[in-house]
Amino acid sequence: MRHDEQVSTPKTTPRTRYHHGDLRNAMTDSAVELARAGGPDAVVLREVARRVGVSATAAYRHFSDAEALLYEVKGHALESLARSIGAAVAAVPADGDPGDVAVAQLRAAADAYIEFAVNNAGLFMTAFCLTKVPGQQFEGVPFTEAAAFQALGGLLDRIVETGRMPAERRPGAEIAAWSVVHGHALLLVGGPLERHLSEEEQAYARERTLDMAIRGLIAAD
Amino acid sequence: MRHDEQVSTPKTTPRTRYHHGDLRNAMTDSAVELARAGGPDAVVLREVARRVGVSATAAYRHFSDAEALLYEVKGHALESLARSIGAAVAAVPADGDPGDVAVAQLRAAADAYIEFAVNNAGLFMTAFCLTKVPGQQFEGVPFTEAAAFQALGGLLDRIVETGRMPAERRPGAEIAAWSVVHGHALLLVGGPLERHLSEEEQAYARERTLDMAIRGLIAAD
DNA sequence: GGTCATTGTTAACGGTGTCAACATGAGGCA
DNA sequence: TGCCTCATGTTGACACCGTTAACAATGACC
Repeated sequence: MRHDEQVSTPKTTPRTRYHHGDLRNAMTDSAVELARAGGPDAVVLREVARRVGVSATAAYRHFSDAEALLYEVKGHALESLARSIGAAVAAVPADGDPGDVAVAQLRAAADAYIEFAVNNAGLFMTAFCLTKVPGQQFEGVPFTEAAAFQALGGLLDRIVETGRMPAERRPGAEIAAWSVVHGHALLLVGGPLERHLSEEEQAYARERTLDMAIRGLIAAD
Repeated sequence: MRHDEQVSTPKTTPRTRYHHGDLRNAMTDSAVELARAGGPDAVVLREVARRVGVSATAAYRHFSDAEALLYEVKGHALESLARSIGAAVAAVPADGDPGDVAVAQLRAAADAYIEFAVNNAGLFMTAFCLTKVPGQQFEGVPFTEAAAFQALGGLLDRIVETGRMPAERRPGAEIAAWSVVHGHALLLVGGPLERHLSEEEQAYARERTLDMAIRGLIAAD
């Protein structure tokens, strides 16, 4: 995601040299911080330039658009989410019945998804805000080919392999599983349930929701 | 939602009288149209004023804020969604096994939710965009007390009453069910799946997702 | 018929994204 | 070494946005 790592410059101190040396990365980093704190609407080009200590129009040497900058941030946010989920899955003990392990991994992934959204609301909302891709007309790579989506598919495959889920139920299961966690996350953060549930209610609701989802995937008809 | 219905004025023709006579409703209507076509970001105060044929600052006689106008539109969008769902539920034939009817009604509601989102993307996104409530600090009425949410609860209650769902599974079921449809809708409209699924794929994914949800609610463990 | 609150208006401010024109300086080539 | 060039910054300007303050028209009520 970063462009070229070799050159590095202190990010905060007002620079002395005319050329920044690493402006693109500096702006991206600063924009990510803004997004983390305030969501997609908070990443405003002029503010980013101000923070990096550069004129607003300098951004146009590195980003075609203000939206291109936001798109970059979006990528970072999605990466960050994927890392959190990956770590959670990896932390599941792999001993015991393979079916149990596979199901536990799926549940850990789902839990991590929602946890990330709650703990990093700004980044999460940025990860899923609408953005036109700079070059292309819409999303360049179909999202169904993204790494995170493929990983989810892998988890579901293992559940089928271990006999916990009928194979004929497999197609479309990624989207079904993703729908639940995505919807639950968005109800809690930036949605109608925001600030309406106590800590306990929130934990309870999440558990109930994931129970339903897992049961829906693996239970007999 | 409308303020007072008695006075009515042609909405599009450039008015002749100094006072509009029904400006608040006219602006709301115009804003709804903008939201329908372009989502929440498309409802911009100056454009609304322009369309109604009035100066931008006239809006401040009727709305405290640009956000207050958007909030009004949000209300309309939520009402519209609720009406669509209500109609779909009412259209389910009520004869046959009560359990079957109750489950069919829930499924119809879920389907209508997603259908509304797909067919009215702009309105749907506006219905769930973040807005500060004009007067209060955050959402005034807890959303869990909104009519639509209560109606969903009623559907789930009937499923329990007819013995299709264990009573101990009832608490939290609204949020679980809502999470699925909300997430699925948002993946399809304004989300990562937008424009990546064909008509058939979309219908298939929706069916699979709702299968999972219903099974998760009513299947035996 | 005069008074006055209501509901419009214009002018202006600060903020935003963006473009055009100009300035700087780092790197390659003589 | 010195120059040229081009990538990378800068300033200035424009249009658009939300919002406020000050002013004007209207219509309702005594």
